[in-house]
Amino acid sequence: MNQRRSHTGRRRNEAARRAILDAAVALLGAADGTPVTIDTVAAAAGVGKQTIYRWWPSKGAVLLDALAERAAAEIVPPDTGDLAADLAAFVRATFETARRPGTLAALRGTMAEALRDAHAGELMRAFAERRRAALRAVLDAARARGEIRADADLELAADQVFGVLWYRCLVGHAELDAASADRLAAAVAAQLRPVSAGGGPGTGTVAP
Amino acid sequence: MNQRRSHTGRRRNEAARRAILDAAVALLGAADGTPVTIDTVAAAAGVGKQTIYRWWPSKGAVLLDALAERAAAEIVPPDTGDLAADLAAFVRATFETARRPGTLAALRGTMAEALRDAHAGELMRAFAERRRAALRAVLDAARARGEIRADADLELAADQVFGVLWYRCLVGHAELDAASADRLAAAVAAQLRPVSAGGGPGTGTVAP
DNA sequence: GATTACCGAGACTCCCAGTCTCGTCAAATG
DNA sequence: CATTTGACGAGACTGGGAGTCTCGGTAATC
Repeated sequence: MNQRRSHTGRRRNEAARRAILDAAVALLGAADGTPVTIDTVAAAAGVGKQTIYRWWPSKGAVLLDALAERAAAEIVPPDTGDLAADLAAFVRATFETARRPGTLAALRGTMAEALRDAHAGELMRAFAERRRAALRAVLDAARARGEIRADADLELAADQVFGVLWYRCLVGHAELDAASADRLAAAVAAQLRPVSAGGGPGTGTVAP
Repeated sequence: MNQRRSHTGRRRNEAARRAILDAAVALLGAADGTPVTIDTVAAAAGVGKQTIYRWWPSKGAVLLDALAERAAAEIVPPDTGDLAADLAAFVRATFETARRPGTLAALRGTMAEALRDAHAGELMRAFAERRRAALRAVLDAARARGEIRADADLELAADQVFGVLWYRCLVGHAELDAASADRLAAAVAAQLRPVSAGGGPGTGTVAP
């Protein structure tokens, strides 16, 4: 509450913060089966364990922090003025980022931690919400241009995109390739378009 | 390899097998935060730990076994002769089953184990494949009836359905309600329909 | 009755998240 | 420059859980 002295003593070591986040990402994405434990992260960062726990409440918090930093920096929301193009660009960029070496393993490891620890789960929820908000910005811009039908469920559309991403990432049965991204984006764009605008899969006369 | 005596000695206790699987599901779905460990499962089943490890190679194998048994029994693939109706029925049934008390927690716990243990991950991949096969059966039947466009990506369609399911289950930001199931089924059905059949969101004249 | 294999119980090892303590080092105060 | 404050690296320590091992007991086969 009262702070007679603003902030005496040694300051936080920014280099250590960076080293910890970088080491966490590096270990998560390591091809060999190096376990991602607090000890290995601390050792890889050249840092004491307590330095990690001084600034993050749990291992999951570190991973989520590292992950969020990456995702926000990698994917810049496009705005070409066309729903189909914007959506395709967003989904392609998202899949492409996830496909980068080590990223899938990092996503898996972070989700594992989010499922194990309730606090990390909360952070994962917040992270996912931020990612959906980025996609929603694209959709909202399209809606403002009248490219989206009135009764469209934008939340469901966003969940379809990130659902496919996470499902394939976690189960590992299929690739997150560019072709899938394009098809997925096209399908979602078609389902959001106004009924009178046409152009998607359902184009043509009404069923008999 | 050679088996001079067919099978001497005491036989496997079927009651114990059932008790173990039931206890695993019960603990996974328990509302209180009871940890799902091998010890708690063994205790709840009234069984020694070794009896579990004698028949299953890991904790994850038990959970996957219990989960697969449930899912296969709960969801019977519909066949009304109409893609939209069948798909809606399948997705509704799937969401409904997942929404039953404790099931979401069970799915989360099992996925957590699948991410932690490579062997459990393999079993999860097989489980997911079986679930997609059930959905694919519905889609293949529709394709045989000519209700599906030639260039449709059935794998992607299936991943959209199960992607939304798992994404909402694991992140926990939205409900798996019947309305979402219907909208999702309708969207996927529309994206699979032949271009000349119409009836979906894209109905109407071609864009100017 | 001897052999074989499953059973419940529980001690044990190994690994890892998170805590605690130590001696040290840097920033602010006076 | 001396003192105070707090971050730092290192590492011992606790607690819990996965998986192994052993034991005495019990059911099925020979």
